[in-house]
Amino acid sequence: MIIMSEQFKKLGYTKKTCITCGKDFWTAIDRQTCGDAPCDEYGFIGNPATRKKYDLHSIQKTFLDFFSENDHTPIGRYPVLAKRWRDDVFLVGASIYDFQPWVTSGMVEPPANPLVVAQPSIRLNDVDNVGRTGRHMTCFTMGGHHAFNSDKNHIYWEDETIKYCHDFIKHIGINPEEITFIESWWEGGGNAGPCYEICVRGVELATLVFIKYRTTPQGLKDIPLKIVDTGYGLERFAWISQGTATAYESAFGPVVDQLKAMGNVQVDDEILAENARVAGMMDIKDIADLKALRNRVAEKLEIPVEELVKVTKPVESVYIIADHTRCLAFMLTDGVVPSNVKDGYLARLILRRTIRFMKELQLEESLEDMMKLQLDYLKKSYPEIKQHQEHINDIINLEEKRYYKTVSKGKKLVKKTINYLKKDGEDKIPLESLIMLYDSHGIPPESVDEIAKEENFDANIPDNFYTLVASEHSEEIPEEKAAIELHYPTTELLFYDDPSNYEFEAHVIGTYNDNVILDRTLFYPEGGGQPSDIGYLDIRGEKVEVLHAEKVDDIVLHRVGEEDIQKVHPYQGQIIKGHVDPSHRKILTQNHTATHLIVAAARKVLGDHIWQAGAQKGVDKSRIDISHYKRITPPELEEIELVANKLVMNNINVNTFWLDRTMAEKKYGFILYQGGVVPGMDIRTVEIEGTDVQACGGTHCNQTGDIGLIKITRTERIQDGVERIEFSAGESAIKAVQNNDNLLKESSGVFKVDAEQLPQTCERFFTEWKAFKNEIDRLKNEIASLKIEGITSQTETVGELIVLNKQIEADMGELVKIASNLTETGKVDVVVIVNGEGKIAGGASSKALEKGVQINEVIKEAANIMGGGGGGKPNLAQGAGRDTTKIAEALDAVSKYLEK
RNA sequence: GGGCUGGUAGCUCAGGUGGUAGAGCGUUGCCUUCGCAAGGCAGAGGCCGCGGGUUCAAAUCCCGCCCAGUCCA
Repeated sequence: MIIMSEQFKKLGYTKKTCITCGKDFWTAIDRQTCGDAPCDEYGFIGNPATRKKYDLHSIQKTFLDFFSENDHTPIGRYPVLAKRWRDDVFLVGASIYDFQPWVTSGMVEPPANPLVVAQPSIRLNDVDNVGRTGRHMTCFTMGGHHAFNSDKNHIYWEDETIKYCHDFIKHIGINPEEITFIESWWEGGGNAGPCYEICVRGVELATLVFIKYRTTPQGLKDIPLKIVDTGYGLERFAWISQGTATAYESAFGPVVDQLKAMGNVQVDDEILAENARVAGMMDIKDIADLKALRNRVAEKLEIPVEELVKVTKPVESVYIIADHTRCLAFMLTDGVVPSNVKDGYLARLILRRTIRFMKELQLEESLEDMMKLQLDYLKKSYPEIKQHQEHINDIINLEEKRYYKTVSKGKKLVKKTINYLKKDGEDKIPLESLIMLYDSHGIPPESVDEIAKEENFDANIPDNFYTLVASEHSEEIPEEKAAIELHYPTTELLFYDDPSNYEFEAHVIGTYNDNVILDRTLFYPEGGGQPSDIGYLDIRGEKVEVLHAEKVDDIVLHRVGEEDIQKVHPYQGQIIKGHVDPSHRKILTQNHTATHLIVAAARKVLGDHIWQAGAQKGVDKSRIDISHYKRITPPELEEIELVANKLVMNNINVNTFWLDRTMAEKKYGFILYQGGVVPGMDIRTVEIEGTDVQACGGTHCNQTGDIGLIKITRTERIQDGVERIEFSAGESAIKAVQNNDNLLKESSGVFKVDAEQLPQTCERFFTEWKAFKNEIDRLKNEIASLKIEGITSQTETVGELIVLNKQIEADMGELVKIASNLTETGKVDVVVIVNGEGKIAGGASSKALEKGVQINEVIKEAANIMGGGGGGKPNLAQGAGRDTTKIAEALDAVSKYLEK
């Protein structure tokens, strides 16, 4: 399957088979093993493979310079937030992600060809291994030189790639005789192809992939664009050149040193080196593997595992903090907003892990202090990160506070839970509670265990806890949308040509259910958050209303009434007229352009992390969701509204034009994709001069002045990190203002005051109302005690108990107060009082209770007689019934009960 | 997008099964003291997040909304 390169022969390499793993590999010397761990042990720790020591910056520069000098065009790194240009992944995990799917599918030309890039990449699936294996990182720099080969344009393939790789490794000072090229096969992201893994002294430095197939359920299929996809782990190169105990020292340099000093961490390098060497031999997947790693290292060093853990734990925390802060620096700079969902959740996860390990080290410094070390180191190669320092600090300080709040709340909750359990005589926390604590409150079982120990309680955590949690979340079945297959030519869209045109002629070329299909249309089909146009078709003088238009593939369906579709059938192939409702279209157009202005205004007011997260335009109101890490304050909102309206008043030109995708990205950057990922080779670009540029397929005003008024009506927090702004534009904005005005008029009319005085009047009324309420309560008490005086003489004696069983005039509150007062003071033992409306209340003194009187039962029975119900506690109860004619009967029943 | 938890006095929170809304801290006044710290006594302070529903009766149960927290994709 792999066509072997001629290049190896030229370079003097021969093919061998590894005696340990059986893989084929190419080498320039006589050797038995393939050069990769575990067949070969790390051979560079304490014994660097190069004379020169490279750090993160110098290895990047060397890499980029080498390939630039060898005919590659260097391009800048892409944001780590991949959702900027694709909607299938959150984060960039390799340099090839930059070009997927548009370039790799052949739809769009690459920004350069061949090209070279040093791409910070984030992979979080091994996050537990970070800091512990000596080599795993959440964020690493993938150096990639890529060539995109088409039939028309062949750049280079296997021979050249191998030569470049060989020459680069030689260039940095590694003896080429140490290199092995292991033959392998690569699959991922729907593509596949042969590849070589490049190893030196037991460590894999790079992978050279030759993507030539697409993976399908039917097997591999050739693809038109053959891609050279290389990935050089630049941190690995730095490591092998420095020969440090772990990859972290070489990758994070001064950050690790400073953290060690801060945490007062001192470790014997030999232990770390041994740990890294053993880890290098293992494929570490989960916690169990990590435990195995520890055992093997301890065995080799001939020390107890406990002691090993004790000495390595602090330094592992140092590595984790160094790694995580770098990962965060990229995420936050590139616009990830920490949140409880999606990419924001990943950022929060990393951020909280960082704090947890800072606590482990007992550092007194803040997260901001940690971040400062990292930013100072990174700024040399990434000035944009340093520029965002203020923004980063703002976010992490906020997140740090949130975290501590959550932790302290969680702690209280765990203690409370344990108290309840102790009360119930339990001796361990049931799984159900553990899952509740984690799932609903984010308290990991490890923390529960810690707190439980303080409380002398057994946390009882099962080993497969997280699996059990996962099983609690029932699988959701994604709804398959029935695919509509239409065989018609692409509908020509006329609405882009002249936005002020509302009439057109077209051929009827078919129907589908209640939908008319035309060869061309002015009707804007629902899409990009803009609702469909409405209007009518004029079929030889007969009006057929168009209710809705939508796009299926590239065909526009015009939905008409069920009964109307019959009228269209006879006119297949004939020309008809179409009329788009002008006012409906106009208002949607105003709303759409206004949406762009609000995003632009929000960026100005809140900062450039603002990114559109969704939008829905409408007639009466529209809404726009933007990423922001805290609530928008009322003054900020006013400012956004003002800025947006100023942009309207400046009457800026709105230009729309089509641009080649790569050209557009080069010219404007990813900010183009504010409105979401846009498919296609050419991009319709909507530019509001000097203000905003977006890839957008919607209809827009020619000038911002055409929008008229923009009125923001409310904001809503739809998710942590996403704020929704609702607004109206044009005429509906006027209506919104008028509506507010009417509310004010109506409200102030109630109080008969001017609108200006409404706030203080409301305040006054509300305060007075509260005062009156208290006064009434006080008076009722007084009335109750007055009424008591009048009725204590009306008691009778039944057995040993003083009983009051009467109808009196008092409301429910008074009845209860009288009943409780009389029985609590012991003046009367049993009270049952009822008013003319059938409300009844009763009380029993402690003496009565001793005699077995349960007043709730008495009241219940009496209320039942009156056709109602009642109940309460044995000493105090209330009830009511609607049938007031039976009051006497009810009281009678009470007497009878008491006689017993 | 789906799930779960919570919203009660200025603050931190009780109020497991519907039945007169509570504690601690803070606050106000008085007592004790030359004064302060502290203590004692008394009091003020609640649309029990908002809107609907069930019920004789809802902080409590049901539905919708708002706000906050959290897990998963």
